Amino acid sequence: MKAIIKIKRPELFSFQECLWFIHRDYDDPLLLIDETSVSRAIKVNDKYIPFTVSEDNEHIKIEINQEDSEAAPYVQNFVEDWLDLKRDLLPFYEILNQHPELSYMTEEFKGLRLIGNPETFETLIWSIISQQINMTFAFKLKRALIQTYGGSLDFDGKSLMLFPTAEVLQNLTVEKLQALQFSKQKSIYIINAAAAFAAGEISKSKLLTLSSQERIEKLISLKGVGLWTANAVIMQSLNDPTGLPLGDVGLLRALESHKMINGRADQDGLNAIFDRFNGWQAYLVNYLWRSLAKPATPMTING
DNA sequence: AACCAGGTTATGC
DNA sequence: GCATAACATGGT
Repeated sequence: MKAIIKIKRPELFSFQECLWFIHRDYDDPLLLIDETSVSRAIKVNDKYIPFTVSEDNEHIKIEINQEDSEAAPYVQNFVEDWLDLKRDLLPFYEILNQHPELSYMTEEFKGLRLIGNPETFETLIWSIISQQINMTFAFKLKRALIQTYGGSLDFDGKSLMLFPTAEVLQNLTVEKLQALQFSKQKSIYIINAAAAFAAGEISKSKLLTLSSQERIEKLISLKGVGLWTANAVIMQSLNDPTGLPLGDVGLLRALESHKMINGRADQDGLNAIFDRFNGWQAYLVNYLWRSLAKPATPMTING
Protein backbone atom coordinates (compact mmCIF):
# COMPACT_ATOMS: atom_id res chain seq x y z
CA MET A 1 0.00 0.00 0.00
CA LYS A 2 1.39 3.35 -1.01
CA ALA A 3 0.33 6.85 -0.18
CA ILE A 4 0.71 9.36 -2.98
CA ILE A 5 1.07 13.09 -2.51
CA LYS A 6 0.98 15.56 -5.36
CA ILE A 7 2.32 19.07 -5.04
CA LYS A 8 1.58 21.63 -7.70
CA ARG A 9 4.69 22.65 -9.55
CA PRO A 10 5.68 26.21 -8.63
CA GLU A 11 6.71 28.78 -11.22
CA LEU A 12 10.37 28.69 -12.21
CA PHE A 13 10.84 25.10 -11.14
CA SER A 14 12.53 22.31 -13.03
CA PHE A 15 12.43 18.87 -11.51
CA GLN A 16 15.13 17.67 -13.89
CA GLU A 17 17.48 20.49 -12.89
CA CYS A 18 16.90 19.76 -9.21
CA LEU A 19 17.24 16.02 -9.64
CA TRP A 20 20.40 16.42 -11.58
CA PHE A 21 21.86 18.75 -8.95
CA ILE A 22 21.00 16.28 -6.21
CA HIS A 23 22.96 13.67 -8.07
CA ARG A 24 25.69 15.63 -9.87
CA ASP A 25 28.70 13.46 -10.41
CA TYR A 26 28.50 11.92 -7.01
CA ASP A 27 27.13 8.82 -5.47
CA ASP A 28 25.40 9.74 -2.23
CA PRO A 29 24.92 6.55 -0.23
CA LEU A 30 21.65 7.82 1.27
CA LEU A 31 19.93 8.22 -2.08
CA LEU A 32 18.68 5.91 -4.78
CA ILE A 33 18.51 7.84 -8.01
CA ASP A 34 17.50 7.10 -11.58
CA GLU A 35 16.68 9.32 -14.56
CA THR A 36 13.28 10.34 -13.26
CA SER A 37 13.20 9.89 -9.51
CA VAL A 38 15.04 9.97 -6.22
CA SER A 39 14.34 7.89 -3.12
CA ARG A 40 15.46 8.11 0.45
CA ALA A 41 14.16 7.41 3.94
CA ILE A 42 13.60 9.76 6.83
CA LYS A 43 12.71 9.19 10.45
CA VAL A 44 9.17 10.15 11.40
CA ASN A 45 8.14 9.52 14.99
CA ASP A 46 11.00 7.09 15.49
CA LYS A 47 10.04 5.11 12.44
CA TYR A 48 11.89 5.14 9.13
CA ILE A 49 9.70 6.11 6.20
CA PRO A 50 11.03 5.50 2.68
CA PHE A 51 9.67 7.60 -0.16
CA THR A 52 10.24 8.44 -3.79
CA VAL A 53 10.02 11.84 -5.47
CA SER A 54 9.33 12.20 -9.18
CA GLU A 55 7.37 14.46 -11.45
CA ASP A 56 3.97 13.92 -12.98
CA ASN A 57 2.75 16.48 -15.49
CA GLU A 58 2.25 19.67 -13.57
CA HIS A 59 2.91 18.06 -10.22
CA ILE A 60 5.72 16.85 -8.06
CA LYS A 61 4.78 13.37 -7.00
CA ILE A 62 5.78 11.77 -3.71
CA GLU A 63 5.16 8.07 -3.18
CA ILE A 64 5.38 6.89 0.39
CA ASN A 65 6.01 3.20 0.84
CA GLN A 66 4.07 2.82 4.03
CA GLU A 67 0.48 2.83 5.11
CA ASP A 68 1.44 5.25 7.81
CA SER A 69 -0.83 8.20 7.09
CA GLU A 70 0.68 10.26 9.89
CA ALA A 71 3.92 10.40 7.99
CA ALA A 72 2.46 12.00 4.88
CA PRO A 73 2.45 15.63 5.98
CA TYR A 74 5.89 15.27 7.45
CA VAL A 75 7.25 13.81 4.21
CA GLN A 76 5.55 16.53 2.20
CA ASN A 77 7.21 19.22 4.32
CA PHE A 78 10.51 17.46 3.95
CA VAL A 79 10.29 17.49 0.17
CA GLU A 80 9.13 21.10 0.09
CA ASP A 81 12.21 22.06 2.08
CA TRP A 82 14.53 19.73 0.20
CA LEU A 83 13.64 21.30 -3.15
CA ASP A 84 12.93 24.72 -1.64
CA LEU A 85 9.53 24.71 -3.33
CA LYS A 86 7.98 27.57 -1.41
CA ARG A 87 10.28 30.25 -2.71
CA ASP A 88 9.51 32.73 -5.48
CA LEU A 89 12.63 32.78 -7.64
CA LEU A 90 11.72 35.80 -9.73
CA PRO A 91 13.60 38.41 -7.62
CA PHE A 92 16.74 36.28 -7.83
CA TYR A 93 16.46 36.00 -11.60
CA GLU A 94 16.07 39.75 -11.83
CA ILE A 95 19.38 40.23 -10.07
CA LEU A 96 21.06 37.58 -12.21
CA ASN A 97 19.85 39.41 -15.29
CA GLN A 98 21.62 42.55 -14.11
CA HIS A 99 24.94 40.70 -14.37
CA PRO A 100 26.10 40.02 -17.94
CA GLU A 101 28.41 37.24 -16.72
CA LEU A 102 25.59 35.43 -14.95
CA SER A 103 22.41 36.14 -16.87
CA TYR A 104 22.80 32.97 -18.96
CA MET A 105 21.99 31.03 -15.79
CA THR A 106 18.36 32.10 -15.86
CA GLU A 107 17.98 30.00 -18.99
CA GLU A 108 20.59 27.28 -18.60
CA PHE A 109 19.80 26.44 -14.99
CA LYS A 110 16.21 27.59 -15.13
CA GLY A 111 14.16 26.19 -12.27
CA LEU A 112 17.07 24.98 -10.18
CA ARG A 113 16.27 25.42 -6.51
CA LEU A 114 18.41 25.70 -3.41
CA ILE A 115 19.07 22.02 -2.97
CA GLY A 116 20.11 20.94 0.47
CA ASN A 117 19.21 18.41 3.08
CA PRO A 118 16.48 19.09 5.64
CA GLU A 119 18.15 16.67 8.06
CA THR A 120 20.27 19.13 9.99
CA PHE A 121 22.41 16.67 11.88
CA GLU A 122 23.27 14.84 8.67
CA THR A 123 24.08 18.13 6.99
CA LEU A 124 26.35 19.26 9.78
CA ILE A 125 28.29 16.00 9.92
CA TRP A 126 28.55 15.96 6.15
CA SER A 127 29.89 19.51 6.16
CA ILE A 128 32.52 18.56 8.71
CA ILE A 129 33.45 15.47 6.72
CA SER A 130 33.86 17.43 3.51
CA GLN A 131 36.08 20.14 4.97
CA GLN A 132 39.29 20.52 3.02
CA ILE A 133 39.20 17.19 1.19
CA ASN A 134 38.20 16.33 -2.34
CA MET A 135 34.66 15.18 -2.96
CA THR A 136 35.62 11.69 -4.04
CA PHE A 137 37.26 11.05 -0.73
CA ALA A 138 34.52 12.88 1.17
CA PHE A 139 31.84 10.57 -0.21
CA LYS A 140 34.04 7.59 0.51
CA LEU A 141 34.19 8.65 4.16
CA LYS A 142 30.45 9.27 4.28
CA ARG A 143 29.73 5.85 2.86
CA ALA A 144 32.04 4.15 5.32
CA LEU A 145 30.40 5.97 8.22
CA ILE A 146 26.92 5.00 7.09
CA GLN A 147 27.79 1.40 6.32
CA THR A 148 29.47 0.92 9.66
CA TYR A 149 27.25 2.90 12.01
CA GLY A 150 24.07 3.63 10.11
CA GLY A 151 21.28 1.31 9.18
CA SER A 152 19.45 0.15 6.13
CA LEU A 153 15.97 -0.93 5.23
CA ASP A 154 14.48 -2.91 2.44
CA PHE A 155 12.94 -0.87 -0.34
CA ASP A 156 11.34 -2.67 -3.26
CA GLY A 157 14.05 -5.28 -3.09
CA LYS A 158 16.82 -2.72 -2.90
CA SER A 159 18.31 -1.35 0.27
CA LEU A 160 18.03 2.23 1.45
CA MET A 161 20.78 3.33 3.77
CA LEU A 162 20.13 5.37 6.87
CA PHE A 163 22.43 7.95 8.38
CA PRO A 164 23.69 7.09 11.88
CA THR A 165 21.91 8.91 14.67
CA ALA A 166 23.57 11.44 16.96
CA GLU A 167 23.08 8.97 19.80
CA VAL A 168 25.17 6.35 18.02
CA LEU A 169 27.89 8.73 16.86
CA GLN A 170 28.36 10.41 20.24
CA ASN A 171 29.39 7.06 21.70
CA LEU A 172 32.11 6.36 19.14
CA THR A 173 35.78 6.74 19.90
CA VAL A 174 38.36 8.63 17.90
CA GLU A 175 40.09 5.34 17.16
CA LYS A 176 36.97 3.85 15.64
CA LEU A 177 36.57 6.77 13.27
CA GLN A 178 40.26 6.82 12.44
CA ALA A 179 39.87 3.22 11.41
CA LEU A 180 37.48 4.50 8.73
CA GLN A 181 40.15 6.95 7.49
CA PHE A 182 38.82 9.96 9.34
CA SER A 183 41.53 12.26 10.60
CA LYS A 184 41.99 12.55 14.33
CA GLN A 185 40.68 16.12 14.33
CA LYS A 186 37.58 15.32 12.36
CA SER A 187 36.86 12.34 14.55
CA ILE A 188 36.83 14.57 17.61
CA TYR A 189 34.68 17.19 15.89
CA ILE A 190 32.12 14.62 14.79
CA ILE A 191 31.82 12.96 18.17
CA ASN A 192 31.44 16.33 19.88
CA ALA A 193 28.86 17.57 17.40
CA ALA A 194 26.92 14.33 17.83
CA ALA A 195 26.96 14.80 21.59
CA ALA A 196 25.59 18.34 21.24
CA PHE A 197 22.73 17.08 19.08
CA ALA A 198 22.05 14.03 21.21
CA ALA A 199 21.80 16.24 24.29
CA GLY A 200 19.43 18.57 22.49
CA GLU A 201 21.87 21.41 23.00
CA ILE A 202 21.62 22.09 19.28
CA SER A 203 18.71 21.03 17.10
CA LYS A 204 17.05 22.08 13.91
CA SER A 205 14.01 23.43 15.73
CA LYS A 206 16.17 25.52 18.06
CA LEU A 207 18.25 26.88 15.20
CA LEU A 208 15.11 27.82 13.30
CA THR A 209 14.02 30.17 16.08
CA LEU A 210 17.25 32.17 15.77
CA SER A 211 18.34 34.92 13.40
CA SER A 212 20.90 34.07 10.72
CA GLN A 213 23.67 35.64 12.76
CA GLU A 214 22.65 33.77 15.91
CA ARG A 215 22.44 30.49 14.00
CA ILE A 216 25.99 30.95 12.81
CA GLU A 217 27.21 31.83 16.29
CA LYS A 218 25.50 28.78 17.75
CA LEU A 219 27.00 26.45 15.17
CA ILE A 220 30.45 27.98 15.46
CA SER A 221 30.42 27.32 19.18
CA LEU A 222 31.11 23.73 18.20
CA LYS A 223 34.78 22.87 17.84
CA GLY A 224 35.57 22.15 14.24
CA VAL A 225 32.75 24.27 12.90
CA GLY A 226 33.93 27.50 11.31
CA LEU A 227 32.22 30.08 9.15
CA TRP A 228 32.24 27.91 6.08
CA THR A 229 30.60 24.96 7.80
CA ALA A 230 28.07 27.07 9.69
CA ASN A 231 27.00 28.87 6.54
CA ALA A 232 26.78 25.63 4.60
CA VAL A 233 24.44 24.26 7.25
CA ILE A 234 22.13 27.27 7.43
CA MET A 235 21.88 27.48 3.67
CA GLN A 236 21.50 23.79 2.96
CA SER A 237 19.48 22.63 5.90
CA LEU A 238 17.56 25.66 7.16
CA ASN A 239 16.89 27.10 3.68
CA ASP A 240 18.43 30.34 4.86
CA PRO A 241 19.03 32.33 1.66
CA THR A 242 21.63 34.55 3.34
CA GLY A 243 23.93 31.59 4.00
CA LEU A 244 27.26 32.32 2.36
CA PRO A 245 30.17 29.88 2.76
CA LEU A 246 32.91 32.40 2.00
CA GLY A 247 36.26 30.92 1.20
CA ASP A 248 34.68 27.87 -0.39
CA VAL A 249 37.12 26.77 -3.07
CA GLY A 250 34.34 25.76 -5.43
CA LEU A 251 32.74 29.16 -5.09
CA LEU A 252 36.04 30.92 -5.77
CA ARG A 253 36.81 28.68 -8.73
CA ALA A 254 33.41 29.45 -10.22
CA LEU A 255 33.79 33.20 -9.78
CA GLU A 256 37.25 33.06 -11.31
CA SER A 257 36.00 31.16 -14.32
CA HIS A 258 33.27 33.77 -14.77
CA LYS A 259 36.02 36.42 -14.56
CA MET A 260 34.18 38.13 -11.73
CA ILE A 261 37.07 38.21 -9.25
CA ASN A 262 40.80 38.72 -9.69
CA GLY A 263 42.19 35.63 -8.05
CA ARG A 264 41.06 33.80 -4.97
CA ALA A 265 42.23 36.50 -2.59
CA ASP A 266 40.05 39.22 -4.12
CA GLN A 267 37.93 40.03 -1.07
CA ASP A 268 36.71 43.36 -2.42
CA GLY A 269 35.49 41.77 -5.62
CA LEU A 270 33.78 39.05 -3.65
CA ASN A 271 32.03 41.49 -1.34
CA ALA A 272 30.93 43.66 -4.24
CA ILE A 273 29.25 40.70 -5.92
CA PHE A 274 27.45 39.40 -2.87
CA ASP A 275 26.33 42.86 -1.82
CA ARG A 276 24.27 42.92 -4.97
CA PHE A 277 22.78 39.51 -4.12
CA ASN A 278 21.74 40.48 -0.64
CA GLY A 279 19.04 38.07 0.51
CA TRP A 280 19.96 35.63 -2.26
CA GLN A 281 23.55 34.79 -1.36
CA ALA A 282 22.85 31.10 -0.94
CA TYR A 283 21.11 30.95 -4.30
CA LEU A 284 24.02 32.53 -6.08
CA VAL A 285 26.37 30.07 -4.40
CA ASN A 286 24.16 27.20 -5.45
CA TYR A 287 24.00 28.37 -9.05
CA LEU A 288 27.76 28.91 -9.13
CA TRP A 289 28.31 25.39 -7.82
CA ARG A 290 25.98 24.20 -10.53
CA SER A 291 28.10 26.02 -13.10
CA LEU A 292 31.17 24.06 -12.08
CA ALA A 293 29.66 20.78 -13.08
CA LYS A 294 29.50 19.26 -16.49
CA PRO A 295 26.39 19.43 -18.67
CA ALA A 296 23.36 17.76 -17.22
CA THR A 297 22.97 14.96 -19.72
CA PRO A 298 23.43 12.10 -19.97
CA MET A 299 23.11 11.23 -16.33
CA THR A 300 25.11 8.41 -14.81
CA ILE A 301 23.15 6.34 -12.40
CA ASN A 302 24.44 5.42 -8.98
CA GLY A 303 28.09 5.05 -9.90
C1' DA B 1 55.81 13.59 -6.65
C1' DA B 2 54.15 17.83 -5.79
C1' DC B 3 49.99 20.08 -5.26
C1' DC B 4 45.29 20.26 -4.20
C1' DA B 5 40.81 19.41 -1.92
C1' DG B 6 33.16 22.21 -0.90
C1' DG B 7 38.57 24.24 6.26
C1' DT B 8 39.55 24.96 11.31
C1' DT B 9 42.37 25.92 15.09
C1' DA B 10 46.44 27.45 17.32
C1' DT B 11 50.21 30.59 17.35
C1' DG B 12 52.78 34.78 16.84
C1' DC B 13 53.38 39.55 16.05
C1' DG C 1 43.10 42.04 14.45
C1' DC C 2 45.59 39.82 10.47
C1' DA C 3 48.99 36.58 8.36
C1' DT C 4 51.07 32.06 8.87
C1' DA C 5 51.72 27.41 10.37
C1' DA C 6 50.01 23.03 11.74
C1' DC C 7 46.78 19.55 11.12
C1' DA C 8 45.58 15.04 8.19
C1' DT C 9 44.69 12.15 4.44
C1' DG C 10 43.53 10.61 -0.09
C1' DG C 11 43.00 12.01 -5.12
C1' DT C 12 45.09 13.62 -9.48
